[in-house]
Parts: sequence; structure tokens; C-alpha cells
Amino acid sequence: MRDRPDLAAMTETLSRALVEAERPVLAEHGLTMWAYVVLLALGDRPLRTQAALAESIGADKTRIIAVLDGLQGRGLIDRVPDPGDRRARLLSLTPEGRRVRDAARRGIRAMEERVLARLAEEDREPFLRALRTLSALAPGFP
Amino acid sequence: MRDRPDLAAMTETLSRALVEAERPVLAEHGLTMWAYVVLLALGDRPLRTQAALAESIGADKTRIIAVLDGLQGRGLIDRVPDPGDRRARLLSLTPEGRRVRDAARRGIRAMEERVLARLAEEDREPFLRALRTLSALAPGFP
DNA sequence: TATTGTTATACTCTATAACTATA
DNA sequence: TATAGTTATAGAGTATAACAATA
Repeated sequence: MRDRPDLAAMTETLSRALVEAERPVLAEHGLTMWAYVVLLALGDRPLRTQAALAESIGADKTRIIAVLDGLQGRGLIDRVPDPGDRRARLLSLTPEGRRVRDAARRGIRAMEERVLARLAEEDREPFLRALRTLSALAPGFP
Repeated sequence: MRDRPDLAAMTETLSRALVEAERPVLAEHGLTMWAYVVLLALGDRPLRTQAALAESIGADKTRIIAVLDGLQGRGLIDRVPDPGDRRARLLSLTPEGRRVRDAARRGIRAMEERVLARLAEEDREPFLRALRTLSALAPGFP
């Protein structure tokens, strides 16, 4: 294996650039990064508590409150007390929330395709496969 | 291309895990992440000003001062006023600084090998090549 | 006056602690 | 008493502004 920068140095540089490239795409849909992450998480399956949502996206429960306020104010999510336990808030996407999420995701995928186009064609699949593998293992390295 | 998480989501997860995995390795050598980055940058070539160093590692010039204080205090770097322009500080690694840098880098490489071992053998080279390519392009993504 | 390095200050992000309401 | 959500507070990390030394 020939000389190269440290892995973390390369992934940090790449990651910051990708996040920066996502920002204007998300802004077209009025979304911040956290708002987008919340829409993605709720899209998979509605959740019964905000704490569960925070947990699932690796955020503190206090950090997503303003995000939920914004999304609810725009009508992108529903957030209603659980009739069975009125301490909890049932969270789910509205149809409009689903539409915005899908549009934002399409925009991001288009940006990503332009990035991946810079790779040699034969490296793309292995790169994505390896990235998937390592990011899935990531919480518990080595 | 089949469904997958967003690129940025995967690189962020991976990057944080790698940085976290580096931390204890660097700590064995008494280094923080920034101190290690400074040692690497100075190892390539001595620099004439702290501003140039900060620029080269993408940090604010005010942020590296405490780092340089620490490295100088441990005798890992030399930091002397330029006789030709005493406003500037000539920065370079001491032999001990070079030794610590090399030892830390070896430790990090060993950790990275354990991480890369989780990949299919045939994906490793393409992954590293793609990561190099994209991180080199990163500052100016489309 | 302009530049290098430094210190002081402010801002952003995040986490912790304290509070309200339900149970 | 315990839990979900919220608000208030405090702590990192970082950037900006002000300052001292040198040119």
C-alpha cells in the first residue's frame, strides 16, 4: 500500500465538502441539515417519542426541539400527544413533508452523481460498497 | 445504483469514528489531533510564518497558538524569530518532534489497517484510490 | 501605514441542569 | 417517584476584534 494521507484526514476533508455541497441544495427546500435528517428518520417509520427520534439520529433530545418546531410550523410533520400517554408526542411526516423530503433527496442525489462522476467508472461501485461497509461498522471501531 | 444512505451521512459517520479511533493512539504520544496535524504539516517542509502554517492546515491563526506553545514546551518544534524579519517565526520540527510524529503515524496506520481489514480485499485499493481522488478535489465541489 | 503574532471578546454548537406536565 | 418534553444555563470549539511589536 503506497504512501497516502491518513484515512481520517481524507474522510474529514471529503465529509466537510459534501456537507457544504448539501447546504445550498437543502436551502432550496427551506431545510437545514438537521431538519433534513429528521425528515429522513421519520420517513422510515413514525416514532412515538422525541427522545426515540433524537436517539435514532444521534442527537441530544434538547437539540431537535427547535427543529421540530420549525417543521411543524411549516406543516411538514405531525406532532400530537399520544392519547394513551399524553407525555409522549407521536411524530410522523405529513404528505407535504414526504414531498419535501423526496424533492430534497433527489437534489442531493443529483449533486452526489456529479461528485461520483469524478471517479474512474470502475472505482465507483467498490467505493460505495466500502463506504457503506465502514460507515455501518463505524460506531464500534476497530 | 441501488438505494443507499446519502454520501455525506456515510462519510460523516465514518469520519467521526476514525477521529475517535485516532484519539487514544495520539494520546499515547501525548498529542492532540491539532498537535498531530501541525507536526505533519511541519514535517513536510519548515514554514516561515504561523499564518502560513494555519493556512496550510485550514485553521485560524489564533487557534494554533496554544498548540504551538505546547509543542515548543515539549521540545517537539523550533519556533524562532526570523532574523531577517523579526515579526515572523521560523517553524520546524526538532529531531524529537520528527520521532514523535513518526511513532504516532505508525500507530495510526496500524489502527487503519485493522479498519481496512474489514473490507473485501478487492475493494481496498479502489476505495483508497477513490477517497484520495475525492478528498483532493474536495475544496471545490460542484 | 502594513504585517505578524498575541490576547480578549463574541459567537455557534452542543450538552447538562432545572422545570413543567403527565403518569 | 418516574418519565417526556421544554427551557435555562454552562461548556467546548471556533472566529472576530483589538492590541503590541516590528517593518
